[in-house]
Amino acid sequence: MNKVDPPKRANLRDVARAAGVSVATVSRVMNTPAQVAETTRDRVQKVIEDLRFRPSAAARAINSGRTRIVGALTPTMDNAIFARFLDGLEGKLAAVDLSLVVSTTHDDPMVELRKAKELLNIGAEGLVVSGVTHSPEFLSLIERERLPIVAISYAKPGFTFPTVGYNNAEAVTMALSHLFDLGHRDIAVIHGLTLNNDRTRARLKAIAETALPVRLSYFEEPIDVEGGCRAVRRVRESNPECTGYLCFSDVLAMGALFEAQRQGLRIPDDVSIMGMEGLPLTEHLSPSLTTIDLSVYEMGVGTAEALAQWVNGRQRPHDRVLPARLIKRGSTARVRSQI
Amino acid sequence: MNKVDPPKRANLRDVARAAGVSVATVSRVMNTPAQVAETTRDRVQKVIEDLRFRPSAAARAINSGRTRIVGALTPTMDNAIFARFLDGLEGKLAAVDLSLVVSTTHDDPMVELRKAKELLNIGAEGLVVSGVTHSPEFLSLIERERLPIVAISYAKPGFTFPTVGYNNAEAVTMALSHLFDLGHRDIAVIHGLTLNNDRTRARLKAIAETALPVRLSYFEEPIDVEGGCRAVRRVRESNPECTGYLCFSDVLAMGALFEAQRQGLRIPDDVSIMGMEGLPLTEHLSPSLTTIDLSVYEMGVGTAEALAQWVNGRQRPHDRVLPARLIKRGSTARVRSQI
DNA sequence: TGGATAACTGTAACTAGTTACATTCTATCT
DNA sequence: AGATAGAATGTAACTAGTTACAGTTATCCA
Repeated sequence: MNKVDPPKRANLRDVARAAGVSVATVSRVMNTPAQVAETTRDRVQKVIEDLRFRPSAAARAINSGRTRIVGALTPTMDNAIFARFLDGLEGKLAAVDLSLVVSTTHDDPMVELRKAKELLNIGAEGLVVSGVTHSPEFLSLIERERLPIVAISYAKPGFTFPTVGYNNAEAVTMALSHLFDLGHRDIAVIHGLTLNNDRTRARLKAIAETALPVRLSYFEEPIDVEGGCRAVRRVRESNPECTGYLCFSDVLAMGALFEAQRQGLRIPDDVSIMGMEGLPLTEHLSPSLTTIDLSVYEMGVGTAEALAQWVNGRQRPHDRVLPARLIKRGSTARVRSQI
Repeated sequence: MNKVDPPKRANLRDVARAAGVSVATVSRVMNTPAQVAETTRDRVQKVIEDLRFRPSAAARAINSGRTRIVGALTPTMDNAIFARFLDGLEGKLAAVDLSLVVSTTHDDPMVELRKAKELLNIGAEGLVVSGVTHSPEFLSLIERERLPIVAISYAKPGFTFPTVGYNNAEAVTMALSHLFDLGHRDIAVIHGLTLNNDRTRARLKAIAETALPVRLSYFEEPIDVEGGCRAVRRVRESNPECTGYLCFSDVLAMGALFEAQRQGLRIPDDVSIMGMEGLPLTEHLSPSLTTIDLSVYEMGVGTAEALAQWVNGRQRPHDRVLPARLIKRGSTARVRSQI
């Protein structure tokens, strides 16, 4: 009785046996075909096809020491900004033959640590992380593994690991100045959660340290459209005289815009609203949204280049500071009635 | 002269030698610690820490035959719908100890084929793909590798591989009926590119086969806000009497809404606009967007469950049909002046 | 035709783990 | 005390590739 053998994948030895050659020859056919005589090569090739031979990724990795996998740890993917970043990252990584494993942390350092370990366990050769603040265990893990790693969204030349990002302080200062120049003196700052988010904290610090004579109030909300809506309701309640809404994210700004309009406010006649990030979408809102373009897609591409240089080229990349550009559009205007 | 040796990672043999035990014992300390005497275990554990030993993912994979990696081939990531899907997918996969490699195809079957091969080369144990239409080479690749694979966004029970998705025909029919019930008889269908996109084609087919007495016109645009804007301009030019705008995507609908408002149209008084997908964002627009909820996040979770069952449990999952639900909101209303 | 060289192919030792089986050691029971 | 069971550990053979080195042919030139 011949039992139905479980269809086992052919390996190098199987191919070698079937083709009547040694394993070395089969290996050469796959990697350096020029070194094999044409007749032999054809014969082996045929067996490879007949047996549906596909070399084991693991066995290759064990020899080369390379998996060609890198991991990205982001707070979430369900957010236009990270989605766009990851799109740029993946596109460029694929071009240099690296695969991208994504892993979300929800801004929890312990989750970040756990998921980083898992990425190492599957053989990630490099990592991308958000920001420069991480748990001590995470930092020591990276250090003792000497793992190529790039931090994003936070320009900090000279930091423990290379950074690819924008100057958060400069970006918000640019935004604040814009509103100030338009005559706004009472500004609501609408920002995401500060817990475990050093980008937001860096921005808040820069705002707090401004020398401009403005009255500032702060509203913290989760970064989603609903958060922006809620923030506006809170502003209207606590400080109705406020004329400028400075949002640290385009998503928050969209919510703010919608809610403000629902409340009967005319934008930009009654209040000015600013976003940050420069999502393509913001251009099409009515009114179009004034924002600070942080070239997020380019950050993805730049991060891929930097990481690839380190992982593929064994050479630690330099920091990259991305420009922050003010895009003046319809949602901001000069204050009408300056009392 | 002792040269500065390149810091080489410690392996099992190194640990065994340093701890004065055999490799088997070290292996046991890592995998079945209960089988090792406490004193030995502690000693080995200490050496493991001292030498910063971390087992090689590749070597483990070669033995277990498992990489715990699965791949997702999506057209893009820079799109709210796929971002949301991937977020759900990653979250659930992580919970069952699978890592997610993302790879974008830009709706090109040849890119899909190439990237699928690369995913197999890095050892992916399963795949997620969009839709049920793929190149013959892709299909034969999947078949001969007997690769666990789940197709999304397209419910098709009994298809070559399991599907996790919604009934596209039902979804658009639901949308069309809603507009019809409100009295709309001249409807513009605004949809994404049909090239290599069977979801869109399936929806168009269902629309074309409707028995409802309505006048339909079609406008194809890339799925982004700008596309929605452009579509509305085209509709206004070619068919200004049109009262209902049926968009196959919330993103297109958003563009349509913004552009229509810019053109001075009152929504829903002058025209009704419908989206599809049910992005959270659509609730906050002014007016809020009537849409067909396709539970995209749930599709991500469901896909993860199905794929995990196949990859981890060696058991082909059943098809899952996700509900399509009409969410009536402010952007659709009864036709005012029915001539 | 002999010798040098080049082209091709094979053997076996690597890569870094897991694990079946054998062996050693210890504890309990008669 | 001797038998026996059970725990702890070791040996060596696996997993599936790559590659250094050796060996075998074939070609070319004198």
